Amino acid sequence: MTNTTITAARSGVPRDTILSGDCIEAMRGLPDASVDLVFADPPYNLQLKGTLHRPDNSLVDAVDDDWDSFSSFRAYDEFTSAWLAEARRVLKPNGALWVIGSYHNIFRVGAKLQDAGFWILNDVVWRKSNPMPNFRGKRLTNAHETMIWASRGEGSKYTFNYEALKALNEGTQMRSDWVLPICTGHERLKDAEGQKAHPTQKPESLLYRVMVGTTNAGDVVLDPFFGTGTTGAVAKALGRSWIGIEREESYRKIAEERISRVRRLEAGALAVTQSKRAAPRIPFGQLVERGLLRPGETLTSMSGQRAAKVRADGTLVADDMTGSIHQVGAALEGAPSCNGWTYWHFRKDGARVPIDVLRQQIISELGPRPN
Amino acid sequence: MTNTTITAARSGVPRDTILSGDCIEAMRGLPDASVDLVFADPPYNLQLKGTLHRPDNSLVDAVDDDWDSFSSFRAYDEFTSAWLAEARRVLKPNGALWVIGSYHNIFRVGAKLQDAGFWILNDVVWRKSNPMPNFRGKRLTNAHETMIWASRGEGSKYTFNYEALKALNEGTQMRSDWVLPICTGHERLKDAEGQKAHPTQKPESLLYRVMVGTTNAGDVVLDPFFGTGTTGAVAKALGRSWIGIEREESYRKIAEERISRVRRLEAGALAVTQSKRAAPRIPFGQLVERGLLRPGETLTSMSGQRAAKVRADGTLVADDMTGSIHQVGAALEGAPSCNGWTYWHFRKDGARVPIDVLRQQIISELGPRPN
DNA sequence: CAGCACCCTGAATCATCCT
DNA sequence: CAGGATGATTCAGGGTGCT
Repeated sequence: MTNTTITAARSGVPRDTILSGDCIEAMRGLPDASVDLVFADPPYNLQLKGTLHRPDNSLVDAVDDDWDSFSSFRAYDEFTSAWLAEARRVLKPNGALWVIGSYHNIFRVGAKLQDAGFWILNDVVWRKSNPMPNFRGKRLTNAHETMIWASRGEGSKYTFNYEALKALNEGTQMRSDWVLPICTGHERLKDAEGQKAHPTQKPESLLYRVMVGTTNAGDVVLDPFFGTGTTGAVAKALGRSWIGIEREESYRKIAEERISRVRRLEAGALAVTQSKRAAPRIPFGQLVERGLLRPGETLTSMSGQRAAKVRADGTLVADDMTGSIHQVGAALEGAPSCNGWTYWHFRKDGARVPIDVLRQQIISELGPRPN
Repeated sequence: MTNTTITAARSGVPRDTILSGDCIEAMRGLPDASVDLVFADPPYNLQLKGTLHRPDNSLVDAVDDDWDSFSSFRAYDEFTSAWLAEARRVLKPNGALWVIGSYHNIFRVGAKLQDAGFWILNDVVWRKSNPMPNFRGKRLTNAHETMIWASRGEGSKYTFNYEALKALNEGTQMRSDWVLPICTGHERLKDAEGQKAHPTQKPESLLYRVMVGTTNAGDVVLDPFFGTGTTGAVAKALGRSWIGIEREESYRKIAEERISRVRRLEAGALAVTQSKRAAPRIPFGQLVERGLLRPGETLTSMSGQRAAKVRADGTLVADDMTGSIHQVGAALEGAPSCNGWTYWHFRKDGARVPIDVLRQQIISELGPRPN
């Protein structure tokens, strides 16, 4: 234990402190049924092989730390079951668990936590507004991570602050997909050399939403993979008690220093600062996918003089050129640019109608809150 | 098999038909390595009476078991492993699998498909633009489902139409989160009583994106949980072959009728933006042979800072090194690699132009290639 | 100080063909 | 089958520094 350990005599559980060492062993030192929430960001077991360069030839700084390396799926599963069992033991009967992961590990973790008796309440998708692209064009941009929210057992009376989350979401029910930026800028902790202090630091906004939604003030939150202490920082700000477990001394030091700088937020200051909503971008291809226009259908220009055919991937063909609705429109007109939405028309009930009305239709179906 | 069965004698795999019966047994009747893509929407209700089979094809008597989570999860896992094993057997070496599910089952399915040797390429979130709200306010609105895209094995050369998906998304990389509406309105099939014909009918837009992105025209797509045939309908429209397996006769009838009404899109509309990788290779030396560049001519780097001279054999000389356009570019930049086609420029009418335009000129002179 | 151009970076299972 | 050569490939956002 670190020198900041303060043990609450009444419950027997340490509070607001970082325990050092392996997470399973450290949890063994905690009493049964002493924690309200576990937030866990376990190693993802990424299984990366070679190196990866960006198209500009710069090197991608990959997660190659020893703590993320497991010899096999079986070894990872055993590790997962072990820490989940301890987490479940230290949870109060009405406690709950959050775990975050990617496709590399989250399916295994989800299955194991079901096996352990946890009861899944939701899976929540963290949709990153600014993910790293796929540089080689071999897969989809991996633009999200998955969190699982589960109560200790099927009958648990878990905490869910429905109204608080609804307020955070501007008055409508909070959904299972959360759009939040990754952790960058001043929030991203740096080491003495100015490099990122931890390879996988999570944004505070994510933990903020978790704790506002599924804990009460005064609750004890345990993070068995504490890292640089995002969980502790947000817990302190929100008036929750926290316990962190971290093996690496360098991370513990950074986390302690970080949390010591945090001040508790006033109750009224909470429900603010959510990401601003941008107008939804509707790609033309979506009109084709959704059957509003058919591949092979002919579009005509505003004047009616030009024509193009829609292809299956949402590009247009006219004469010998193909491209987006904007590119083909601009080329046909010899213009530097062209707003294809208003330029191109389709036939509807005998009339020629700009394709923009179809876009407006989709936007209106999305409702007032596209986020 | 249904009366519409048409067996392609050459390949031994039936095409464009619905097979009746249990999906595992029906797949056993298909030859090895005969299918390009499996799209599966398996049941996730753990209390399926009589649908669960062990790998030895014996029935799992799950309903008589006590309903502790362990026994039912295990039964579901055995069922999952059994159909995944058959799906993997019938897939071609470079084939791929899509599975869709919710938090009730997707973690178990994901873990089992990794265990079976499938290699996850992406998990994709179908974010519903119009989900059902959570009426009791006890959880988050369950606003998404999860799909897993996996190749048959780690080394598989899976199909990914990067450029087509990028075009569908109007020029930026397709991400792993797809916003699409649920299946409603005219698309939603009704039975004789006007009730929805199938409880979990998927939108065609979802299958459209899957097939445009990860199959080619002419591919064989197998759906072992065919239901009312969304996979078949989209496959037919997009010029893919399809095989459905469905045990319920009522669903089979609806699906057959539905698919018979679908018309295949014309070939020109099916065309999709091609990647550069599909273009023929032109050796740099050909530019010299054809007189598009002269031996002795000077090329300059993108920035204009570096220069090299063309030699008669299509190599470059700069400083004291010679080599290909790529090798010399990489060496001069100290980069791990370099695309010489876009790096090197020549003078044309006073302007600096990348040598890639000369290659494009040759490619276009070659005319359209037979596919 | 505003505006702009440029640089840097993020949990990444990121190539294929020919000899 | 190993090894070498070719050549395809990125988005959003924050920081920095210049005009």
